[in-house]
Amino acid sequence: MIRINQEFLDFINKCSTQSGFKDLIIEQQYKPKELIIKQESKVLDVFIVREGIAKCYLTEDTGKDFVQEFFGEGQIFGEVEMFNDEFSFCSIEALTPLSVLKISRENFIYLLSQNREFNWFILKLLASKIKYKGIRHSFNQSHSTETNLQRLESQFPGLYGVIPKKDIANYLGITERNLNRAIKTLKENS
Amino acid sequence: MIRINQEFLDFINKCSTQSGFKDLIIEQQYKPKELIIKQESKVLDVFIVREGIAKCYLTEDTGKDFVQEFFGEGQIFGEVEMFNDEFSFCSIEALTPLSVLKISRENFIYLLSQNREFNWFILKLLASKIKYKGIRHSFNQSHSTETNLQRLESQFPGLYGVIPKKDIANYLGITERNLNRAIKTLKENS
DNA sequence: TTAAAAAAAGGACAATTGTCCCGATCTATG
DNA sequence: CATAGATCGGGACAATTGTCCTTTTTTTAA
Repeated sequence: MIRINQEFLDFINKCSTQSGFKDLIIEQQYKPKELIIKQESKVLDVFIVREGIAKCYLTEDTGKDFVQEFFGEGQIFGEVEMFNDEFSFCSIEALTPLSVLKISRENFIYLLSQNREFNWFILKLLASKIKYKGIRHSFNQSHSTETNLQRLESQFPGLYGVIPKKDIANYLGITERNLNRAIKTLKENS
Repeated sequence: MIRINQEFLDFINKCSTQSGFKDLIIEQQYKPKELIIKQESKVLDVFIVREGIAKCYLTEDTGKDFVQEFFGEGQIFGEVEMFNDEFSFCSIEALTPLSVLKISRENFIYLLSQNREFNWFILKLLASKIKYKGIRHSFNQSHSTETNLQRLESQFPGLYGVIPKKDIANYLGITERNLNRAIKTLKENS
């Protein structure tokens, strides 16, 4: 649910001390609830989470939000928009105080073509996002709300208290009411 | 719903005539319902659809299938497994008579590192899969079955007749019964 | 050509989930 | 502090979706 990518973060941290690389990376801070990328807007940079949690979500014409993912340490966002078109198909918002490393589009593409290790990291993490989404949606479609919730709780025991109920519900694609029902039922059967 | 990638197919076709490249690509044919990749099995090659439609789906422990995507011309599959681990998280099956171009893992990785254009194509199409999945699941969670079906029908007017009802239902994450209900309601309101 | 199997359509009922509420509790700021 | 605005929890009912089953049509294979 909140994935991390320590290996990639270590790599980026290491790079950000090397001459010729460190100038390409800018550190930045966000406060909780601050919007980092706005849906439908131009994305000019790629972001890597250094510390904290960010929420990636899409607002539909119905007014409903759907949470794509929560990004933890070492997770990248904004990269999808670098390849196809520059307009974001979702919004990114800080859930906790957030520290990110920012790389401009230009420098990102430069690194992809010049740094073989960086290129490989990006390929791997794109593939990993595809797999993650595939498995999660398949599971969620094939199981009951309660089972889906149990899976979340086991993936991230500290769930409540960090992520608001509304966001958990929007991640599961259900209403808050239904989420509460499931929580109650699980409590009773334990 | 059935996406194609003509640009990539053209590129691969062009490459498959060039010396030093054509030896890396093997053509192969499958009959309808033939299994090309089996869930949980090792994936040794990457496949590119040359002609026909393939179904990508995941079977859950509940016995339910969930269809991830239908692959049309120029779509690649098996590539996700090349980066993370070699075991497939889903099955691939021919829906129609299928012609594919096959590249071994070894050659795929060789091409990624040696051919800049190939590398860029792969980056683009991985990003595109992420975006596609994101948008589709967000839409499906936020709209009614009928609206979801309408969206499918507009994306692919020849839907029925090519794709079995069961697969359409599994793609939408609903039962056949519910799909039939939605089809009937849409017919009545038109 | 014909029997068997698969796919399609839908009735009846049960279960799940959503909608619309209303209080309670928490929390940020003047 | 005090108070407005979130967040939380759940009752009651409506709507949607799933389950199970039967019938018809179409495909497949002997």
